[in-house]
Amino acid sequence: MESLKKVKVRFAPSPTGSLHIGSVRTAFFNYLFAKSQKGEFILRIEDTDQKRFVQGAEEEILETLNWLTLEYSGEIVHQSERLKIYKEHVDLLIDKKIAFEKDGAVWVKVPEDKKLEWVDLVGNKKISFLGKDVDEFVILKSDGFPTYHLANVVDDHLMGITHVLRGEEWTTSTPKHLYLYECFGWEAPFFAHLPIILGADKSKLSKRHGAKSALDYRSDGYIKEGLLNFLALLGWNPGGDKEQMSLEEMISLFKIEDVNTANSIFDVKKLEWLNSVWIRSLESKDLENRLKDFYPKNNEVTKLLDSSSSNIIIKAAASRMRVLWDFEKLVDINKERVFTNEEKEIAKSLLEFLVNDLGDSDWQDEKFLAALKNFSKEKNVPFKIIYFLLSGKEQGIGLLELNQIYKKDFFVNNLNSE
RNA sequence: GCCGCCAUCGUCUAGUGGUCUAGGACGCAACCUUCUCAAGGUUGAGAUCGCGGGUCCGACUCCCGCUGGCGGUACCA
Repeated sequence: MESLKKVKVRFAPSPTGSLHIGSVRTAFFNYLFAKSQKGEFILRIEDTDQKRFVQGAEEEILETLNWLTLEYSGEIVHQSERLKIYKEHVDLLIDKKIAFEKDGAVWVKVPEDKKLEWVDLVGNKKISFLGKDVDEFVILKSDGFPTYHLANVVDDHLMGITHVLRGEEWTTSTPKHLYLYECFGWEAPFFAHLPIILGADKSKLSKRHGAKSALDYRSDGYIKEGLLNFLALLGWNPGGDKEQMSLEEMISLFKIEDVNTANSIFDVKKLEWLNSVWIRSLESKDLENRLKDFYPKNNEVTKLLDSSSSNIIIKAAASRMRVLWDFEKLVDINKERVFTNEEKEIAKSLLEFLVNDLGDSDWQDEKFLAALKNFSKEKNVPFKIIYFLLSGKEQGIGLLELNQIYKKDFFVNNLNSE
């Protein structure tokens, strides 16, 4: 890379809906690249399509970046406020006879024999197009707004963008952009076209085929570390066997030449796993705060988190969660189903056994466990059944934790219930 | 159709001519551990590196062709 210019990249979403996972990945790679190069990462809102404008979309974009802590620098640029600038540049091209008017719009046609090529940073390979294969395109729409092609080039140049990292769906537009740079007499930035993230059906992840927005993943109980880590691994690999990486580690390891060329499929299972790894990695106080943010007005959960037992619960739950929603299920003390007659019989004898063995006061962990083992052995009752009768659940956090949190009465109640 | 990109276990990938009878991770299976379930540990199944030609003493790695997949083909981005 010849230039010593400070790296400056941008994330340029259009406010046409919520940010889906593919866009977030693009934003993230731009961020990683900028940070790893000690460069700048800025945000530009490409609101040049009035028809597709969605109220609140920009707020959601900001909310997403904020959640994932992908901080941009400087002011947000809105293309809709720069119409005059685009118009001036369009006029420039008209004067040069490069652009022409037709049907109320301004168009550009790349000369048939014009060769447009660049070395793409992803895969470090040369990509070239011939003018004859580049469709005639609009740069200024009849409503006075520029198209992406024009606004994008003008802004990237004016804002001093050095590297354009964008999805591979843009590679067929790049010759158009290159041509515009040339016509304006500007030096083009470096281009890196990121491979596309595909859904399970192997087609591009998009809203219409049910792709969730990044914020949907937040409400599904994924934490930012898990999602970011997973996204990074889709299409990038630092080279070794390392999987779990913090944001700082990713920044220090990130190299654009390590980005893969092939598309990848979004595997929720691996996301879940990585999320669970991250949940387990959090300090329990940190996890507690995440849970409080996640369940802001859920009385049951909030009460538990504010209680003196919260630390016990969180430690017990941490290794059993894949997403934050799992916490609710784990600590839910409502019985899952009514006992069968046979189970009632066992429950009754278990209660007698325990009361006889442990007395009426609170049950001490050691003795409690010993008693359960004895009962299991003497009556030949599998521990699985004992766990179920005592906790009211097929599975969940340990009986000793339950004993610490809810005390004896909780078990007595369960064993007595109809 | 045309143009472009891509091609290693089901999935994410390591691999840059010999160390690969292809390594790791997710998922799956079994076992160990164990108060249930997780977590943790061990093991296993799973890829003749899409196919066919080259180049080379030697190809997963380089070249060509084919096939397949994906993307683009809007006064959307």
